[in-house]
Amino acid sequence: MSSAEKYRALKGMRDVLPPDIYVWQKIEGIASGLFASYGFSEVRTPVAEATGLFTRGIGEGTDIVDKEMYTFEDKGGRSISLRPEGTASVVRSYIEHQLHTLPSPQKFYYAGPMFRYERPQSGRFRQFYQIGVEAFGSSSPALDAEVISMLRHFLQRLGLDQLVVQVNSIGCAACRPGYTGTLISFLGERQGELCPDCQRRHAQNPLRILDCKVPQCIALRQGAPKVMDHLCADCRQHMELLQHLLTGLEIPFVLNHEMVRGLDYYTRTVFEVTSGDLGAQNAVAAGGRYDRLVSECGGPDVPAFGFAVGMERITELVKKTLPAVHPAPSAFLALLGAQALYEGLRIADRLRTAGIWTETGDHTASLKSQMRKADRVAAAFVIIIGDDELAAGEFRWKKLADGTGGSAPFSALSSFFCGCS
RNA sequence: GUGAGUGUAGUUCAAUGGUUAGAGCACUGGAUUGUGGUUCCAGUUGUUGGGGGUUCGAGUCCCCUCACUCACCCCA
Repeated sequence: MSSAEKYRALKGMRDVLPPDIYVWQKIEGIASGLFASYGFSEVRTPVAEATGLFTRGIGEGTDIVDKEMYTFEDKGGRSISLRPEGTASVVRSYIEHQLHTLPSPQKFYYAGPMFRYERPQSGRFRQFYQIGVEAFGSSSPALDAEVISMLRHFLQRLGLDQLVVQVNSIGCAACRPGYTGTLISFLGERQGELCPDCQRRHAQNPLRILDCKVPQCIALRQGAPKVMDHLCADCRQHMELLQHLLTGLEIPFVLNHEMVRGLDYYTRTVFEVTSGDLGAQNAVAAGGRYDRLVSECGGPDVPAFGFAVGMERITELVKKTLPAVHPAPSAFLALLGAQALYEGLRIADRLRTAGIWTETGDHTASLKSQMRKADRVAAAFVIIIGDDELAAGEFRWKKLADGTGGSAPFSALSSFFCGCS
């Protein structure tokens, strides 16, 4: 707590240690297994990219690129940024490696740290982890439905099956301008009464007015036209079929006409999964369709769909539902004396080779303190090795859970642990 | 960037402005020879986040600063 000399993790960045790390590993294991069954392959992209990739992809005028990026100049004078999200990097990679020449759709997932310079709070960090998926090359709502279904199964496997998906469509290049026009004319003269942020949005990105939480803005948009009612025929069809498919897949969802998402690249489908058990930062997973991002980043005209889940937020929820795991050694070798140390290390070596988690005690310490240590690390069995045992060719053992014990020849040690580990 | 709350031992917390800042847990050792947990005994750790001020006297009151937490904002 004291001295300013001590190093600590940077603000908003933290260590993931046991026992939490076991929760992380479990989540990642479930993700990779499940995603594989949907045909998604892992990709690993660099954590840093040219700044322009993010400003162009995510969009200037968004908070993320305007004030939250870790941007610096490298020694060659290039502007570099730590990725604030994963999609732009995967899109860059897709274009750079001409993956559109492979059969569509191409489906990828990634897991890793993202960086945003924000004020930390519950569920929000400057370095945070996302597991994300991106699928390229299909504009069919079937893709939207399958990917959302995959997310749903992922959450279910983690015991988070009561979470509801919120869905909306924000239209496309053909119909969105028309809608924002009617939204603006609906507000009309009263736009001056909007909050300062919305005054700015009014000009830059009128859609964002829809999810402003300032009371006067909520009041002003009462009865405002809904995006969903102003979609072009294609977008409307897309949305209708998506809802039909989601229903068929038995995915509980609600339409949220005011959800628009904070990134510029979305088209048509946007969705979000939130939790009531988290605090203010309650979005657990979110994503949508981005049919123009690939071409806007210099690639071919390829539609895509994706989402990201926030690891820190997921782990918080998972920790509430699943019991904590405390991995413990199967064998603890209590060693008494120098000869026991010599033989004990050879024995530990054999057990470990057989895949049995084995710990060894301090051969100079008393048996009592070694027993105590074995208990503290919750070892299943203590194997006692001292001069007596070596002379007799038999080890003594004790099962800590019930205090039972006995002895057995050293030659039977490995088989002793079969089925116990 | 804005606002609020909190900073005392490794940790959780005590200490009407008044001696040398305490306790539980944890940790280490021991309780007649080589058997854990329960119990008993002993031991270790603090510039009370840092700096300044008020006062005869500050962990306690005031100011500044730093850190953490939560919220706004934004988002996963």
